[in-house]
Amino acid sequence: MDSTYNHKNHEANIYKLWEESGAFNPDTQKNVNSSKRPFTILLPPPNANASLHAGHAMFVIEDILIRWHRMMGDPTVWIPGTDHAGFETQYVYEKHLSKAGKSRFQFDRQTLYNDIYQFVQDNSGTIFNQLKQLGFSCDWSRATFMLDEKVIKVVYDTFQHMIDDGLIYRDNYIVNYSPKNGTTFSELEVMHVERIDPLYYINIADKGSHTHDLVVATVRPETIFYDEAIAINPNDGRYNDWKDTTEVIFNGPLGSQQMRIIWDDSIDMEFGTGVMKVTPAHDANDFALGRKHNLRVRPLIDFFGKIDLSAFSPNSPTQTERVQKYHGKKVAQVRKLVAADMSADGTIVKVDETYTHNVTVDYKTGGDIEPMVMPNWFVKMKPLAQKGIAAAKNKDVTFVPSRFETQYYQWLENIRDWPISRQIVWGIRIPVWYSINENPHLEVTFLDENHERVIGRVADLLDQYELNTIRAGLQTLRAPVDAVYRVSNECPGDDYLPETDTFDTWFSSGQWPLTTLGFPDSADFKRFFPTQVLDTMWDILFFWVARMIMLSLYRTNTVPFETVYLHSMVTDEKGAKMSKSKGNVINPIDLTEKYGADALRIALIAGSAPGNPIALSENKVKGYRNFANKLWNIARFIVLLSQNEEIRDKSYELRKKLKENSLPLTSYLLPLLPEDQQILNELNTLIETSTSNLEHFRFSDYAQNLYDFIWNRVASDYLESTKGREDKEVVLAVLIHVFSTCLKLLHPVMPFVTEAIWQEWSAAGILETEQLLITISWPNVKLHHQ
RNA sequence: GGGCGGUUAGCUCAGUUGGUUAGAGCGUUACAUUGACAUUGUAAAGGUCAGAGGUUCGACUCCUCUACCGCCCACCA
Repeated sequence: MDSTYNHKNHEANIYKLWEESGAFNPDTQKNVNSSKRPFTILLPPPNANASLHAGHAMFVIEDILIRWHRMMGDPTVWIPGTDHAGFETQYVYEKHLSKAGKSRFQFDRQTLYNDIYQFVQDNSGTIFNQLKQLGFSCDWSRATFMLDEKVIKVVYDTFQHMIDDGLIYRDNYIVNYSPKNGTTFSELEVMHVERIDPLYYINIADKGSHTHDLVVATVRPETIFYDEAIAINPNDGRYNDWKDTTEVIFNGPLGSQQMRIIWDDSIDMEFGTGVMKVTPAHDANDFALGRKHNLRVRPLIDFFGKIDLSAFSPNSPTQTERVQKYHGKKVAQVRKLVAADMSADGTIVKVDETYTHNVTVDYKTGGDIEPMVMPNWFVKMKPLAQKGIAAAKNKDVTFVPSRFETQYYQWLENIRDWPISRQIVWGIRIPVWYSINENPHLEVTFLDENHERVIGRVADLLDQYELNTIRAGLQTLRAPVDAVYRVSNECPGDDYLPETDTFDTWFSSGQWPLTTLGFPDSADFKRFFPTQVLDTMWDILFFWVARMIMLSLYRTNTVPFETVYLHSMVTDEKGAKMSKSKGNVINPIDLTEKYGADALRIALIAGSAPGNPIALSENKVKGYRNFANKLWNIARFIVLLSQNEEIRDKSYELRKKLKENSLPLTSYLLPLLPEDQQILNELNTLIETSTSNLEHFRFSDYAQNLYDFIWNRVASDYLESTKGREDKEVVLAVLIHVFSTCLKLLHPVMPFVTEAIWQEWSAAGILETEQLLITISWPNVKLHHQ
């Protein structure tokens, strides 16, 4: 045995030994007690083409639980998988495309999908190898990919059930649309950022005989073309004398336009002048106001973020000129043009250049969100949320730490319907088809035989193109909200075109427990569902955890897991969030290679509380590398002691008694000194506290107690105290008993070094078992009970 | 605007239902050490547990308020 533990000489070999022993699979797990209830965890699937970051390393929590339960003889399985990560992956791929000077618009839907599939294939595999480097004992034979057949089958089946139950609907509803990325986002996927923009005061109507002009304050003068109304709070005394007027004629940039006056007490009297312009097609509040007051919804901005005035019919040459000036230009540009024009003719009476407000951007690229009214697929969430709330109130599912339960309720109680359609290719296509004969208003974008993009109504295009050409080159299809559709996995007939939207990635990952385990009738599903623990970071509590709970309840009436453990966010040593731009990203694989996986694992656990950040520093990992070496040397000391055959043989009998008998041992069984008796008693306490800490998800205490006991009590105190003793066989017996128990208790968090020592001991003839430590029985407390 | 956390040693943080002298790692200082380990050992310094008030025999722990930091949700035409 070398005097220093070098993880590089052991980790890869040991991982191989574990895999070959069948320990990771409950069907081949050596110590399994089939009569016990299985213990199951599903690994939150990383993106298939991702590589490991510090957050993934926190899944060590799961490995600790898995290894502990496996040692207890439970049929134990930790099922890994990877996510297709819809938009995120497509975004990465598009960046890749644009580096090559290409764009997604040059490809038909199927080709683009195939290319991304290949891209993901080429870049996947890394993450699993990295998880193995950390020692994660997943059952790789059960790995699932989010686009596997079995996943799609379940997702389609759920969709069909939801249709049958009336939970799915299509609506022309205002959604968060990103012109930059060409897709819709749910409310969880957008953020609000503060920005300074000019606030324009536009005089809509002179006061005439009234007390006040009607002046609106807005940051969006460009939508004025299709503004339908101006709104005033009925309690606003300043405008009482306007109450008899139902509409005004505004002399706008495109000439005179009619605007209704509506009265609504949602209007903030404090803001601006208390008069607001209403744009039902491009603002969520205005849309709601419009529905309430029956206003027209006239879209003004197209899918590319450009002003679209093609529906406007000019009635004079001046107007035509004006329309041409604005039409087809980007929103930001038109805003400046309109503002300049209205300032020039005095319509804009004031500009506040320092107005600070929040604008909506998408979470990934920070691009502006344009609220748009477009047909989308929605899921009615109220009924699902009610089940989710009831399950938590009933403690069918509990949260660690419990404060997240409050957040969970808050979100579910205020839940909104879920727009599940995304206008991207990379994902599971919504299994819907439209007949071109039944739906004359279908619009398509496709590539013709010459790879030219064609946009238009199918009905009009059929004179010029074969339907097959359209189908083959199809990029996107837009069906009116009232289109007749058929739900089917396969194309239902010759005159059908497919829906081109895909499901929100969370719609499929929200069914992860069902899809991985093979709902509804596979053996694994019957055996392992519901699972026991779901461990993830708190940032996807709503995105993922809550939805898994709701969707599992919907399909099975059972929660998918009993405990939700929300682990720490890993930060840098100063407690700052890691980010590429700050340059403070710590790569867990680097640390693993330098100091060993065990050191990293325990560094992530010790001193962390669930839901709170954990600061990771190289020094901390280094400190625990020293601990691994300490373990190694305690083991080495014992090996050296046992090399005296006489001592070893004598100690053998004593050890048997130690193992077989309860404490306190009487002296006729074993001639123990008080310090022997004491360390043995303390060991029993340690077994109890370690087990209890794991039962209560107190991982930090679990790790630190062991660290403290082994380093201070075993090494510094007990071991030092024995150095002058003559009765070496007793010392050896006690040391082997105590330290081997410590190795078992420590194995879940530091699996490699403990297993490496186990092997060394086996070679040195100290152990009577051939069994690997990974499937050794978890220690029990043996005490005389008074 | 609504909600949730945090504030404990120089730094990063634990502290399970209120119970003797408040803990760890790193850092600092001094000393020691050629036989398990320098990836070591021994010892020391260092805290009015953010502030104020309250409940209690007893409060880092429970309650109220204040200050600062952070997060989540909603959202400002």
